[in-house]
Amino acid sequence: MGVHGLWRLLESTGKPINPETLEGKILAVDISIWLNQAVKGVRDRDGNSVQNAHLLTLFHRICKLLFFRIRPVFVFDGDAPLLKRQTLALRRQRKEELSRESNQTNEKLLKTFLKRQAIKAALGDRSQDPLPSLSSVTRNEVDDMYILPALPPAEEKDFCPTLQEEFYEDPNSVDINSEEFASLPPEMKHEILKDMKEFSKRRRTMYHKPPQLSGDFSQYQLAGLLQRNQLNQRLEKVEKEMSQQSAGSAPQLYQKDGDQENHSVESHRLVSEDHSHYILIKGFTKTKTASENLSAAQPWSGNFLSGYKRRAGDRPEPLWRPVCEGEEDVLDPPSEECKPSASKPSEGDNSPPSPRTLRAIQAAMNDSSDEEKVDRDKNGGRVSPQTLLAIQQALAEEEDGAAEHSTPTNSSVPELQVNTHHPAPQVVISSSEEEAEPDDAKWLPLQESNFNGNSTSKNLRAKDILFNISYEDEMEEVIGQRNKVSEEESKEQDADGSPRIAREKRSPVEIHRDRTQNQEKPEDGLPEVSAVALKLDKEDHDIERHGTENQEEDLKEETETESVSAPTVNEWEHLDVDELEALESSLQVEQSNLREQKQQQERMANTVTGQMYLESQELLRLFGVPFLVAPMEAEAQCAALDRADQTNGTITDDSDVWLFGGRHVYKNFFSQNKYVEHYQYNDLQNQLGLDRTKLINLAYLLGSDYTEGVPGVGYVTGMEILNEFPGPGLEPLTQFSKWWSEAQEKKRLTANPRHTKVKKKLRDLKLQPGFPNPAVAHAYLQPAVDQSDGSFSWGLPQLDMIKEYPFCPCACVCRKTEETLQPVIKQLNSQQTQLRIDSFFRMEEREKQMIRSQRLRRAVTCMKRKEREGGEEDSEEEEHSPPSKSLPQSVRSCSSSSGADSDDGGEAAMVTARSVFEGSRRGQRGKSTRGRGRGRGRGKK
DNA sequence: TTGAAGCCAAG
DNA sequence: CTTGGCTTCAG
Repeated sequence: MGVHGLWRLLESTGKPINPETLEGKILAVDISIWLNQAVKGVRDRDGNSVQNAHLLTLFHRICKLLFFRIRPVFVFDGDAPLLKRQTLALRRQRKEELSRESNQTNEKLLKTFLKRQAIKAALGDRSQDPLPSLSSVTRNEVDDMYILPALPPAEEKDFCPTLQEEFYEDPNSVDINSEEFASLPPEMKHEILKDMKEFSKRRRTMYHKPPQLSGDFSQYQLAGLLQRNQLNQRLEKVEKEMSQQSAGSAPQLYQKDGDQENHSVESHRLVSEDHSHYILIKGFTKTKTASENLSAAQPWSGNFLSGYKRRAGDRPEPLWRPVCEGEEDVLDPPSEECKPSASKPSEGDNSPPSPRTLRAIQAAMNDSSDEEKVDRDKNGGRVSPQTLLAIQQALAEEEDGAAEHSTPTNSSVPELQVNTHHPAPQVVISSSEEEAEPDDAKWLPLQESNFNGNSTSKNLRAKDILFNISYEDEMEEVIGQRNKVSEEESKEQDADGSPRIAREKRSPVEIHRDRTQNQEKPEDGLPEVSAVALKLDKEDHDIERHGTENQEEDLKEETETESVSAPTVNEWEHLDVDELEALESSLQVEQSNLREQKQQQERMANTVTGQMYLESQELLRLFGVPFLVAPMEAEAQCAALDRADQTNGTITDDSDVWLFGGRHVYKNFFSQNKYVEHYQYNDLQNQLGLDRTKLINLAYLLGSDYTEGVPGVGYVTGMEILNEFPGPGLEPLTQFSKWWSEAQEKKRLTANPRHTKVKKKLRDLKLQPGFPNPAVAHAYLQPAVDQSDGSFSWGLPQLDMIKEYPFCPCACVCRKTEETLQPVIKQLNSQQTQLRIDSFFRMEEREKQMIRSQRLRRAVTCMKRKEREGGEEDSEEEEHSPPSKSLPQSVRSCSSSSGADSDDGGEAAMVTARSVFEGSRRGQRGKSTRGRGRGRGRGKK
């Protein structure tokens, strides 16, 4: 989110650039923000969330970056700092409170509305005049509220069934199955149902508090979903009733059917909602890892796991296969739409359902929605029909999904044919890597991870992920070992003593970084390419691009990774013992690091975002794009990389990057309607007089992720405050706070000549008790970042793999993928170092506007002046001081200590105009008057 | 059908 | 100028 309104303050320093000028630049890209947003935000035409939105977004963005031949480094967020979590929680709380308030007024409106309905119903004119809809009432302002309750309450009660009362007590408590309800006129029923639906959607939290645990929360959501769908069905029914009534036929009752329909549709939705997450499961894993976890198996997972175990040692075989002949007798007859795909896991069958199904089942079983409870009671503790249907549906759905994913090119398969006989996705387990061709990697739909919070599902989930992890792990291990070797080598070879070895302690990140060495190394070992290396390359797409591996690495793989077989022994015979020992010890370190890493990833994989992270990282690997996981804030990491000259800047729209010390920032890179803008820290300093501490101080005033701002203070006032209270570090704010407290005491502005206009305004603000909380500044100044040194490397995209990457199960996207990819490839292949500079992309000669606000201009000028006079450290002094020295007194009087109120000192504006002008005009130094004249006239486009 | 960002109008 | 409400956009 960044500092509120900061970009507006900085906008005058940004220069629109042609993205082609970014060619060859190493730019950090903060990815974390998109991931969440992509999932929530990206919807197709009908409002359904797009399947792999995050991957799709990432894909396009990578392509854009690579097209411009940028060398991107993706930065993932780590944990959010405490401070951030606090502020965000606070903000959320406030929002909730606010909406609660508005809900209360809504409640009132609803009440009156219902009364009105009741009266109408009681008066008997049902079909004649149309009843106002609730929405019209809500929009109809307060009047209705006071006019309507005209009837005496007692009378009202007489013909107002208790239902209404109940309803506005708790809209969910109305029993729509009761006779009472059934006896109401259809219009009434309709309205009530509509309102209930509305409630269930928007205001459920008022009556049924969402649970704290995330696992329970998803169940809560599920319950809501069930409820809403039921309401939907009832609504339809009532609508039918209404239309029939108006058509003259007698009202018909189809309670029962309604319920049936309702649930089948429901379960369908239930499943489709969470099938947006996929995890790459590669077959290449050790049996051991899997069986280790068998012990934790719970009842539900038993089938699954034993199935797994049984086949573990064998050739790849389907891990599970859905049964088509389900125990139909147990189930209520399914509705038409789910029948063909109906299937159910049967005990004793050695084809257990997939973990996803199991979790769906479990979720359904544990579902504690009201309807469910009722049903369960009725059935004497048995599984309710809708639960069974949900299970059925889940299985069917899964098959659909399986078919879709295993045959991504075949788009023409009619939906209903897909299932029963189509092979399900296969998780291939093999103990030797010969079988682990890349093709064995299949995508298995994985249920949203916190769908169900109980231990059983957790175990299952952990297992799923383990497949993934152990694959990754192995891959990382191999890579890591190679790195190790190359590190050792480079340590020996170049004696520049660069601290490469020092940065062992970290995540996948490291591995990517370290690979530079591999890449840059001359390919000396190329005549004796070992079979092993080749084989490894096959399965580890990442490594392929690094060309040939050398023998030591092969050796390493031999000794440490059992999975690697078929060594070509002769090739590493000449290694001496010392080297081996060195390697051995470093490998030990490496291993413990990897273990740590693995644990971290496991933790990561337990969340939705975690899965997205892993998937995104996989895609990045395929593109050969380096990435790193920041310990905390990605922005902080980007800034650190920039400062350490490991990157040339950061692509971000988050102004926080400045407070973390960023220097070069490219804004709007991914938005297509806007120019890419280049911002530099130096310009902020020179043109706006903003250094890092000032920027941080602004965060205190304007608000950011770390602190609520001061209400009523925007960027202009903020700058004025900073101007009023000069000083280093946090001093301006402490001064301000102190002054403010004192000013609150003094009731009257008793002849205080030192009070400027500005201060008068400031006095009316409201500061929080502990106002400048030092923790905020600390968080910005000392963020947890990965300081390690090293360089990044970029590989060639694995095009074939990328094309297979399931952004979307339908084939049309594959073609689209190709289309998107093609120009990128072209760019990458073209050897020319320069793109057509003077191409169609004509950058509009839009000089950056000057500072528009007069108040702001004044504050900036004064602030800069004070700084110049106060401390000598300003490097830009030479350039700018001559005009400032000649300034008349009026301009000097910017400080609080002067009585003069030079609101718009002409000369002051002159200086500002000049400097701003100069900044955007590439150092062109005009006479100040000229600058001013121009600046004045120029508005923003 | 979410949320963030940009635009506009009122205090 | 600040704020809030409203529209737009996101792949």
